Amino acid sequence: MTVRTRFAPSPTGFLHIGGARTALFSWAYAKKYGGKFILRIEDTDVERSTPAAVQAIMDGMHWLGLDYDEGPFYQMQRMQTYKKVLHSMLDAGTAYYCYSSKEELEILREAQTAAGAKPRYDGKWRPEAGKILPHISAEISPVIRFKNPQTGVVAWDDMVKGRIEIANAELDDLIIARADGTPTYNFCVVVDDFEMGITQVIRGDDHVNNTPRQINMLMALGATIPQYAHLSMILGDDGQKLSKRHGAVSVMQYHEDGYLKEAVLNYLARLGWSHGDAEIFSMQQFCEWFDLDHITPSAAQFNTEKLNWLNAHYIKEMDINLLAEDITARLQAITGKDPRASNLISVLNLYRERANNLNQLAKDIAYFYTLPQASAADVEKHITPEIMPAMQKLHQQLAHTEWTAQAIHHAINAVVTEFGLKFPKIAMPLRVMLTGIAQSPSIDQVMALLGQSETLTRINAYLK
RNA sequence: GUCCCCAUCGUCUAGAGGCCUAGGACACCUCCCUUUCACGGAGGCGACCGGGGUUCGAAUCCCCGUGGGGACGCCA
Repeated sequence: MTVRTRFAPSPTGFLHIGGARTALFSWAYAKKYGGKFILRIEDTDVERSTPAAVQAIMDGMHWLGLDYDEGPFYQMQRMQTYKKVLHSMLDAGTAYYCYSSKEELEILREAQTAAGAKPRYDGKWRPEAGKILPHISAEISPVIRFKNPQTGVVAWDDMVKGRIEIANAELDDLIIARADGTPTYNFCVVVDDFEMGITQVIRGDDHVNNTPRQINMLMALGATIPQYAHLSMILGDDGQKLSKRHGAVSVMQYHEDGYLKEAVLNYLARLGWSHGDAEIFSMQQFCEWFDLDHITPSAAQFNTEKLNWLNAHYIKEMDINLLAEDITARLQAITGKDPRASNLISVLNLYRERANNLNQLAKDIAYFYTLPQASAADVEKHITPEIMPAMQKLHQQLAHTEWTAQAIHHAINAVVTEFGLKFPKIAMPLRVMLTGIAQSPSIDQVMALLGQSETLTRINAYLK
């Protein structure tokens, strides 16, 4: 049987890190087995679903390169299918109308909670052989409930968590269609997973509790039960649960924040999944290695430091032209200038080794394209009166120096020797004058790339 | 409250009864490299939640406890 997996977000917000990982695992599983990856938009909550959220989710997937083979399917466009199945279940007696009002149910729930019991439907309208149902009140439009088995257990071998068993006695008859006739989540999922031929349901473990109900419905429909893999959730950097209020950001935010998609992908893949000691791997390798075993059943805490480390790795590895393209945009945002025609590639080759973030990298090299402003503290600390004579001399020498890093190095060395100084005594003030800060790569290389006239100009600005 | 799930270094994890005086990675510390800061290299610190069992032998299996999380919607 060909593998068919799906990602089924509800469009009520952006694609966050947890959703992205779920999508990634589903996608990788399909890729690994040459199957199909399906995108299904679960938009039956009309109140909260928005087209903007659909777009945001697809943008996130697109950025990460999680391409789907089928879809997007929208549940709101599949109402006819759901209604058809609903009626067949009504006919088959696996579903029934329930006329209990919301208020009635609310009272029931409160009483049960107060008694310390699990709140659940009392089966008032559940048809049973020999049972006389209450009189139907014309006022109430009924909901449809699934007639869940009352005895026995539902069990499945979860690909992540192992065998899970739940007694049917724990389950009540859930509502599968609202009073207005629209089907509810658990029912739509069942119908869709069935009709779309999903073979592996890979989703967040907040759905573990829905699974037994879904299996029961699937069985009532005569469907084969897919395999389930419930992924544990991702916690924030501080170990707290991610929520809109707390740390849950769009994956696109990582792009804005200076992360390469390769780093995010690699990081996410490794979060909750492992392949021996492998830490750094391409998506191609991931798809080859990935399987539903070796997924951790426990929750994982997000760690930005490790993401940074991976980001640094991929910045070093990245094709230099692609890197230049990315940095150009970020640089423009900082300097307002277009550095394209300049020596950007050379500058990046000098700086990429030390960067772990694209925004930081752009910021670090901005001085090549816009005049830096050194801090008073740095100026005071490094550009001291006693080095000025040497600096004066160097400035003169530099005007006649061949503009290569090597020649510049010699020129500095000559002055340093002449004035009986140590190399850093001159290199540090040069850094401050030229780059605006006291940390930079080899100063002669910086100067070579900055250019002779710009270098002389910047030094001159400090000579009295 | 009821049901379900989870539990190895600070963090991500390896580990499927002896290969474990528990391995790797991030972070941290030290040293080396060095023209500052990084990068890189070499070391170091650092964990099996507790208690019972099973076994010749348990991080690994079982039970209990503790802690954390999730679910109990005419939300998804």
